[in-house]
Amino acid sequence: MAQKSAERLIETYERSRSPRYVQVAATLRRRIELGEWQPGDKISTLEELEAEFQVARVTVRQAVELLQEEDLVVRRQGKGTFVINRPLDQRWLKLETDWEALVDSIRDNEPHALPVEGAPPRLRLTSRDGTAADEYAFLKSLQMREGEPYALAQVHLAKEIYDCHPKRFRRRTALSVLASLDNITIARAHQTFVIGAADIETAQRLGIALNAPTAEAHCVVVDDRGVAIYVGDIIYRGDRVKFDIDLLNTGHS
Amino acid sequence: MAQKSAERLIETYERSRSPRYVQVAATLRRRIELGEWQPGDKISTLEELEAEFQVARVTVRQAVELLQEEDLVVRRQGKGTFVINRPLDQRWLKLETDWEALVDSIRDNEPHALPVEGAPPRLRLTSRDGTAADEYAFLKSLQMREGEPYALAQVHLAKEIYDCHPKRFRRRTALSVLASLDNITIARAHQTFVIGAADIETAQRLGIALNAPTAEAHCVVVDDRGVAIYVGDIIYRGDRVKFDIDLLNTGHS
DNA sequence: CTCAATTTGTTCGTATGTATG
DNA sequence: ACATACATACGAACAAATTGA
Repeated sequence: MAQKSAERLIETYERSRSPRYVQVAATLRRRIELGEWQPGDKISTLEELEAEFQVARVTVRQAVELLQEEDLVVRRQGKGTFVINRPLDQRWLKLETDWEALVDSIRDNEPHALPVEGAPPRLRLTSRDGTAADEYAFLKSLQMREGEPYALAQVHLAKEIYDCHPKRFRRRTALSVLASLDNITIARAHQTFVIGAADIETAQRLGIALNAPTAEAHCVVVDDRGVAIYVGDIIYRGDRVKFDIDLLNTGHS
Repeated sequence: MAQKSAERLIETYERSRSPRYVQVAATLRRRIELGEWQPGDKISTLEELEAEFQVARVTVRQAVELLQEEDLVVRRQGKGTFVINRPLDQRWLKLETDWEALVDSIRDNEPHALPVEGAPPRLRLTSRDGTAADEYAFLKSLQMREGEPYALAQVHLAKEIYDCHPKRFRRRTALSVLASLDNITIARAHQTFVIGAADIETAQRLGIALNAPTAEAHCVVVDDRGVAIYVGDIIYRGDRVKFDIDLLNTGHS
């Protein structure tokens, strides 16, 4: 609890251009999320917060006000501020790290196809990813769950494959359709993830803030001829995803 | 290029509490990073940006000013604004998803041990993770690379193991020491990742903004008795990490 | 050379938000 | 609650540099 307060907090605030009270509020919110302060608990007094965060009293007050608007706390004059709710952990989306599990996890997804306006973005392929197909179909869709969009998918799919089953590819996730095709042999599949920031379209589609953190997946599937038959960019809401990785398991594999 | 501009951009701005010009600047910066605008290119005129982002002229100007301060662009009256530099991709830290590669990647790391002030945080263990050891040593360290801190590690290590080799555990990463011990059998290792936000200490230690995006790893190592001998929380700078996952590889390996 | 169009630079006024003491 | 200072955001008007007709 008594984390020794460091001296130059101001520098830390100024590395962000968000208002201070927003930064403070985010930190308090996290403490409630993590259960450091549980429902029913009294949080630190304004004076303690003032000292800890090295900001003026009014500024912490503004921060606490934000939490109150979110129904996370109630403030009682003369008594203190109390936690009433804990925001639920909404990291319900597990990102998979092997092919079987990945295909399995998206088998029943129903993507919401989006119209493609303008020219599709150019293909991002490195030399390691195999050779490009002659022509690609470009698909764009919104991935939904519990009525909420959680990812924006932009997929290049080898046109000859797409043209065999255009309807299936529009109705289901491209990867799961690919995996179900018998006449296709998948030799390699590779995926990279980075933490990114939502651009305008992503922010609007996913209903998050411009530049809010995202998990950006770049996935390439190569067939037995060495051709990249699938090149997908999938942008997930950063606050909805979770990786779960078995590094080692000698027991039951 | 001619992305159809949506109507209610204001809502998107207001989901974030960052100033608008900062949000716009971040978007422009990304375009340069991604190479949409290359060094030498002229970027959109203030008027175009004004229309695209639906903000006042002065506001886009402030955004462009930010980029100029970062030496990414030069502005020339009557001509336009030109890209002069492309920020280098600094995602040099690959996060591994299997035990061998993980241990290998941190073998030569030299963590910078930090003093532990106050009581260590309580252990986070789920039932799946095995049983807790009787007692743990708590270690805290800063992971460095190229003279820059990239992660803050907080590790609970079974005390009986720590006590056998306290010096080695202080000098090297705990995981790589663990992997090198012959009298220890590691039965399972499990890791979860979520995208988080830097708290005060993390922000200060890593030199990033308060609430800047991070990758939070939670790693549990269980020995052959089912005891969680290592429970580590490692918080990485979000802008320095990259996952690289082979989902499927029928070729070699 | 002049003129007009384009594009960034500058300034004003006003309103609201942020932060301090 | 108040007074003060500074930041953010808007719209509008005008100035200055560049370009090409």
